[in-house]
Amino acid sequence: MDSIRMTATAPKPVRSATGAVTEQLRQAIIAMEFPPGTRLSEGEIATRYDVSRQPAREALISLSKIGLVQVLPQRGTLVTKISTRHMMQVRIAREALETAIVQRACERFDPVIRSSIDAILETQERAATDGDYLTITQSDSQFHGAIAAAADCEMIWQMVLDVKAHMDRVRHLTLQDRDSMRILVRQHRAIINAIDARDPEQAEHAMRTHLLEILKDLPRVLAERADYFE
Amino acid sequence: MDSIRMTATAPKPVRSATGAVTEQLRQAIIAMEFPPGTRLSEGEIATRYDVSRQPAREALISLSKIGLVQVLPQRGTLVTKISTRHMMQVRIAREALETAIVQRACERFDPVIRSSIDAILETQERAATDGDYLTITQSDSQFHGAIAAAADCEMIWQMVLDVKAHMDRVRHLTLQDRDSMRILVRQHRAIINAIDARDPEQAEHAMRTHLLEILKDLPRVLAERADYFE
DNA sequence: TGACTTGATCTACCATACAAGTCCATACTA
DNA sequence: TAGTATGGACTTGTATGGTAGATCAAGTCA
Repeated sequence: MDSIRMTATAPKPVRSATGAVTEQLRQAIIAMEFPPGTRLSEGEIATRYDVSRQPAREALISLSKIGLVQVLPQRGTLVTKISTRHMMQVRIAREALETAIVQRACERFDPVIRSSIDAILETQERAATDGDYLTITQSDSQFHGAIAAAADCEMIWQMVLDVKAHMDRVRHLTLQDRDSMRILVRQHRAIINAIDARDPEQAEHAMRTHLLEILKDLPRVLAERADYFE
Repeated sequence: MDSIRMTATAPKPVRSATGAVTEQLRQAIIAMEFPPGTRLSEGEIATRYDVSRQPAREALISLSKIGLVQVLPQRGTLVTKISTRHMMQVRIAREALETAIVQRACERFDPVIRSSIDAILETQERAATDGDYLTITQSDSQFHGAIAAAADCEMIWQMVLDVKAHMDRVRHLTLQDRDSMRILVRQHRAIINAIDARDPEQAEHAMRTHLLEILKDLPRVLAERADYFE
C-alpha cells in the first residue's frame, strides 16, 4: 500500500500545523464529514485539530480560495453548498485543462512515468473487482496526476486538483457500484491507449467522455439531497 | 475613468488589510517593482504597507498559491523567477480555459454584457492610438473578463486571472509599441465577431492566435534579462 | 401592537509575543 | 592554515489577547 506513495502524485508530507489542518479539513469536507451548509469557525477547527486559532484560520482561508468554504467577514465560515451553476463551470474547466494535458501528452510523454502507470491500472483493476471505493478514488487521482506529470504539466495538475475537489465531493455522494468502477478502468485504458498511439483527437475524446461520466449522477443527487444544494 | 469600474470585471473594493496588501503587492510584483528573485519578508512588507505582520503574512501566502512568490519555511520569501517551463504551462492552461469560455460564449452570451463590450473596444481603440499602455492593459483584462461573465463562466475567469498574472509580468517587460496595441484591438474584434456569429471554431481560433501573440516576445526577454529567469 | 433601541454574544480580523529553524560571521582548535 | 564550533541576527511558524462588526433577543417607548 505504501509503494503507491512513490508515484508522481504522492503529496509531500506536511510538517506544519497549517498544512496538516488544511489537508485534513479538505478531505473531511470532500468526505461529507462536514456537509454543505455546515457552520465552521476558527476556534472550533482549532480545538478539533488541537492547534491554535492561527493555523485553523489559515487553513480556512486556503479552502476558501478553492471554494470549499465561504468566509463571511465578522459573521462566520460555512461549507459551501453545491451549486449546479458552479459545477457546470467546474466541469468545463477540468475538461479544458485535462484535454489540454492529454493533447500535450501525445507530443511529449516521459517513458519512466509511463511505465509506472501500468501498475496503477492494475491496482484499479483489482479495486474494481473488489469494489474497493477508497483505493479506486486514490488511484484515480494518481492516474490523472501521472499523465500530467509525464506530459510535464504539473503546474496545470495543481489547478486540476482544486477543481477536482468539487467533483470528488459530488462523487462521494453517488454510491459507486462495481459496474461504474469497471467503466472507469476501461475509460482509463482508452485514454492511455490513445496517448500510446500518439493520437490527440482520440485522447481528447477519451478524456472528455471519461470526465463526463463522473457527473452523470448529479441530477439524481440534486433530487435526493436538495438541502446540499443552493 | 471611474465608469469602467461598473463593468463585470471590476473587483469589489477590499476593505480588509489583508486584501489591500495582497492586491497592492500583486500589482507591484507584476509591475516589476519587485523583480524576480527579490527577497521579501513578512516584516518588511508589514512596515512597507503599515500593517502588522499577520496581514502581510497572509498576503504572501495568497501570492504563493498563485505562484508569484515562493515561501521557504524558516528561510524567507522571494519573488519567483520566470521559468520558460512554467510559462509554457501557463500558456497552455490559459489557452485551454479561455478557448473553452469562448466556445461556451457561442452557445450562451448575455446580451446586456455584450452591449457593454463595444464601449471597452472603443476605449482600447483610443488607447492604442494614444499609446496608453496602462489603459490598454486594464481594458484588455476587462474585455476578457466581460466575455467570461457573459458566458456565465465567472468562476473560470478567476482561474484565468491567476495564470494571467504570470503573463502580465512578462508582458510588462516587453515595451508595447502602438503597432502591437493595434494588433491587440484587431484580434479582440475578431474574437467578438466570431462570438456574434456563433462560430465556435472561429472564436477558438481567434482566441488562440490572440493569446499566442502575448508571449511571442518571451525569447527576446529571456535573452536580454537572463537574471529574471531560472 | 409594532417599530425601535439596547446590550449580550457570537464572529473573523488584527496586533503582538513567543518559539523554532536557518544562515553566517567570528572565534576557537587541531 | 583548515576545519569546526558557537553565538547572534535573521527568517517563518505558532499562540494568544484584544478589537470592530454582525446578529439576535429582550426590553422600551410610541
